[in-house]
Amino acid sequence: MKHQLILKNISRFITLNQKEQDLYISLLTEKKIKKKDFLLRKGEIARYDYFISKGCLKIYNIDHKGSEHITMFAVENWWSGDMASFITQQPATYFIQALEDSEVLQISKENFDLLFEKIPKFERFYRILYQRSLVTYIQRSDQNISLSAEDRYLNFVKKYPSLVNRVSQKNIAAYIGVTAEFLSLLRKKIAENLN
Amino acid sequence: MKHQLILKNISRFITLNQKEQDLYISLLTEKKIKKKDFLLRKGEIARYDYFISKGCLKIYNIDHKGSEHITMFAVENWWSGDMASFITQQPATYFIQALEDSEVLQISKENFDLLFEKIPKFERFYRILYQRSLVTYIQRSDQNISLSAEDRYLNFVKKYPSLVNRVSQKNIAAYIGVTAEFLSLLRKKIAENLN
DNA sequence: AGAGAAAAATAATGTACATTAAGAAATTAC
DNA sequence: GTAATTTCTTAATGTACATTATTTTTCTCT
Repeated sequence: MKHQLILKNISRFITLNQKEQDLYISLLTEKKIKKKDFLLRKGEIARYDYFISKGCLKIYNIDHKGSEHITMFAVENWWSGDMASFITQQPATYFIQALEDSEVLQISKENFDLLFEKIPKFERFYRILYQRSLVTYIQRSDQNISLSAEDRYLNFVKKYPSLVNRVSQKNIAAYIGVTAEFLSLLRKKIAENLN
Repeated sequence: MKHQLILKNISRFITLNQKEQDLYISLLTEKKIKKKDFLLRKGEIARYDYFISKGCLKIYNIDHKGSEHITMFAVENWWSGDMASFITQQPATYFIQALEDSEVLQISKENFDLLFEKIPKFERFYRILYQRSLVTYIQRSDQNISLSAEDRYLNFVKKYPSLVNRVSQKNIAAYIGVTAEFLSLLRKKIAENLN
């Protein structure tokens, strides 16, 4: 079944009966996206929030100097979107781009609002989902300020081992907040110290 | 009335009738705390989540080198706590300390869980509160990685003008992620450039 | 009000990282 | 399947910030 993964994801926090499941699924649309294509570009209004069924995407912004900073990598079973733009319907500050051919389930802002009316249980689902995301972002925000680039890289490897060989070093560098050149140097140093 | 502020805060997102208001208030306890005292120390279990009725506190951690990093300043009408520890009931990674004599309303973990059972509307309140916090933390996390210390300071001044003269430069430095010495230098440079 | 403590300013030196540039290796595309 | 593009490596030089130390200013306490 096509919606197995998303329903299982939701069942972590709330229980839906068959009718609720059907209603929920009717609010979603599927979308396939080719590697390098964009789900969203800076300046556009984020009309959708996404659940990744397959593939890998990055959500990033470009600073005033033209450097790319990756906020998160989104893989199967993750939620993603430009939350600020989606909620406020103001222009996005982020790009969302596929790193592999990917498949997502998207919910429009209208249907998102409708969802809470029709199935109030989803307030609870998102309350818990956001609570957990907050813990992650608070930690990451602290780490970005208190750890050296080397420690941020080692943390990344420890926390997301499967991503290390799935996304390019250039992208990992943009995630941990260093240049690709410096990350290359760090990796050499780390490899040498292991001998 | 003592609970005016918190009720008004909650009414931003949900409407409570008199009975619900009374029930909610019965789940809270008041606490006064002197300047420099702690609501929570690293290693303790966070038994409470806090609403600040009066005063100013900081939530911070100490890194492996002994440096202090401030996650947030909490003033009147703000919510605060070590969310990870409060939710999971595992040892806290943060300290919460009063920067002024302060008054808080606290809710215990047991009452927090009870709240959602008794008044499910609170799922919605926290869903929206967390959603908004997430937007803030995602932005801050990006800024910590992409902006220079000078820009982070200028952003702080712009975003929290009332805090600039309320908390010490040492604390502002610990919030934006630089040493007090370097912030002092930045301020001098900024002041010179204004002439 | 005056002593002691903490915060802030200034300055010298050190280091983690950026920038620039060039070549080698890997991927992509026709 | 080879050219073109992108990624990765290496190295030289530059800069934003840390560290340490000293002095001055402000705050705290009795």
